[in-house]
Amino acid sequence: MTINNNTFTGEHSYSLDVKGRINIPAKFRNVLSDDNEKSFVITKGMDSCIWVYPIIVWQNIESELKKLSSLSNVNRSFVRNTVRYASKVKYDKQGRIAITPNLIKYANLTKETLIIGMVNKIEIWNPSLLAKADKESQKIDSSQFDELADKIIL
Amino acid sequence: MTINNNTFTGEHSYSLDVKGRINIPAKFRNVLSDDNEKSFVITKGMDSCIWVYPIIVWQNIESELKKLSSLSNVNRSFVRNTVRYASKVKYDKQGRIAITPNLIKYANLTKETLIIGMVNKIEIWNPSLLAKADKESQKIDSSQFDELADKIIL
DNA sequence: ATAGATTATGGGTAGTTGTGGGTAATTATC
DNA sequence: GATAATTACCCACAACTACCCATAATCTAT
Repeated sequence: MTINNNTFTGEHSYSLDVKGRINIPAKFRNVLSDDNEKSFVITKGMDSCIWVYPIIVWQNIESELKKLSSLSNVNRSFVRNTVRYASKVKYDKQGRIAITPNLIKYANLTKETLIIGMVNKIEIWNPSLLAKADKESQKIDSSQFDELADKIIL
Repeated sequence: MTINNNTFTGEHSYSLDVKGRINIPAKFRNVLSDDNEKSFVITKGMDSCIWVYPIIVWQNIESELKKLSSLSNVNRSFVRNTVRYASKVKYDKQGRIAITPNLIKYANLTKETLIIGMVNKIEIWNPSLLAKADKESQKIDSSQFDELADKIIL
């Protein structure tokens, strides 16, 4: 469709309604490639937020996970931690997805939310928690950023 | 609908009734391919939980096992602990399967249970035992997880 | 600037799902 | 072979979900 398929950028503020639904920004829906069939996978993020993956991206993860043998204790824990909170969601005619109650609780979502493009995935935040996480990141030793800057040409 | 055949994710809380029946989440039933004829194989998990495989997935496991030499110690114990307790179950009109008493006892199931998708199979847990297993997994040397994470880009 | 299209948000309704319980058929026990 | 115990199948209903429509706000193009 466009040059940057399944690539998300920018910050958008949206509201979670009483039924636990939230709008996926039109900008994001428009760059989602057709083979995703209007579907995402939502799961726990590493910070107190929700991660939203296009389904074809997630499928790659799943097929790799399928190769791990359950005879290994480490593998079992890894698979469990990774997929336990993941669920497939399809957006409705109005472009909204339903967030599961356990994820709403985990990310501490109330009505106001921030939706952020993170290149290959999307994050959904409680605005005040994001502000807090922002502050924390200021503390990160700038040398760690320098390390990344070596790998990625900005 | 057809995207993720026989692939299970997410955590769902369900109740085991007095007759020893438990509901298979609709999400899971809906992705189960037709050739399974609404049937699963339930057996002992390697942790204190019950493993639930789609029939056709289980058939692959069986045929793989046949190829394996019993000279291997790991193979023998896997066959002994896992295959030995396996039984085929079909879900009823309401989507429930009957859990055999020995498996209920093994997994320490009471009324409240957690059903979690493990990609190619399903696990049924006593919630408190799962919490315990969670804690244990925190102790796993994070470098072992890092190694896996290197192979699977999340 | 204005009209038309798109987008964000609220809410109603019909169908689905989870759970309990009943009854007939099957199996086990003496 | 009669009776008890277990299992398989059926119905009922409350809670939830998916789908639809409505409307207000925003954006786009002329």
